[in-house]
Amino acid sequence: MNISAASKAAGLPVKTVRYYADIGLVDAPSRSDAGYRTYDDVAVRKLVFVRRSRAFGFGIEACRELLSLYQDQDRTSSEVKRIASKRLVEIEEKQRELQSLHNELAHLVTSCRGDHMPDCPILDYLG
Amino acid sequence: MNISAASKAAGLPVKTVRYYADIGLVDAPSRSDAGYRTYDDVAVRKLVFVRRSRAFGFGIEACRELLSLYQDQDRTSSEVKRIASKRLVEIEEKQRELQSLHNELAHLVTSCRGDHMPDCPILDYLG
DNA sequence: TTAATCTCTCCAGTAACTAGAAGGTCAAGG
DNA sequence: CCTTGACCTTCTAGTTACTGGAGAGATTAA
Repeated sequence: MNISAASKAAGLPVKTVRYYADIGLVDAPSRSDAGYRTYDDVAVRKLVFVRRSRAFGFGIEACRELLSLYQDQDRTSSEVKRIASKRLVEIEEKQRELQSLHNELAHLVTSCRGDHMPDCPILDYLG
Repeated sequence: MNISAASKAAGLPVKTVRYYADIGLVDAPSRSDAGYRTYDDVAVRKLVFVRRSRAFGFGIEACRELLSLYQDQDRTSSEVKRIASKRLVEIEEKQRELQSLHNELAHLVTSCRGDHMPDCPILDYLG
């Protein structure tokens, strides 16, 4: 498989597939005589794993750890759970933050008439 | 006021105050004989305005527009409301996204035993 | 006078890609 | 055989909004 086939199979942009190998997140792929990267199913499966991990918002370093655990027969599920729980806490923190932003901003937007006059509670609040 | 006094008054790091002038988000401050930036209350008020806007998650360009409207006697509140509403929609989108991430990840974390065994529904899902 | 504290500018780094340029490779059609 | 177009390569630089640090000049208090 050349890189574009692999990228389609993995659901990632070609540039991203290259990038993940550049930073050592996935193994450097073997090369054809012409220097083309060649991917097999195993490599694609790892790319898919990373794509799904990233979709959960795991950072590259967390993906690295997860991928390593994924391939480690001697792992313990507690290690995985620790990483995932940490991300869950981050998500919850972000949710609280957004909720409070939303409450405040929604209130301001509602109270703004949005007409041709200059008076504006949003600007009053910011200023 | 030198920059550190202004930064304290505005509630922003010194570096950020410099940065905002560098990118032209706020006016370039006047300088002392030695080349030190000098700030007055008006400049500080604009910095505070930007800090509050940023706290709502408005991007720099949106802050630029808001600040310009803030100083524009001929503005209409509809312009302000449009910008704020746009941000509100973004927040809501992000909230939905996080909610769905949270649902999925919380479910996975709950179902993971987190013990010394390698079996892990989180990795099963990702792989 | 001297030491500590500002302040200045400029450069580089952050996260995770993404865009684009310049150039080599490959397969199909004429 | 040649060309055309799609593919591949590397490299550099840009994105967002700062932040850290180096090296050097200015100011202030003791």
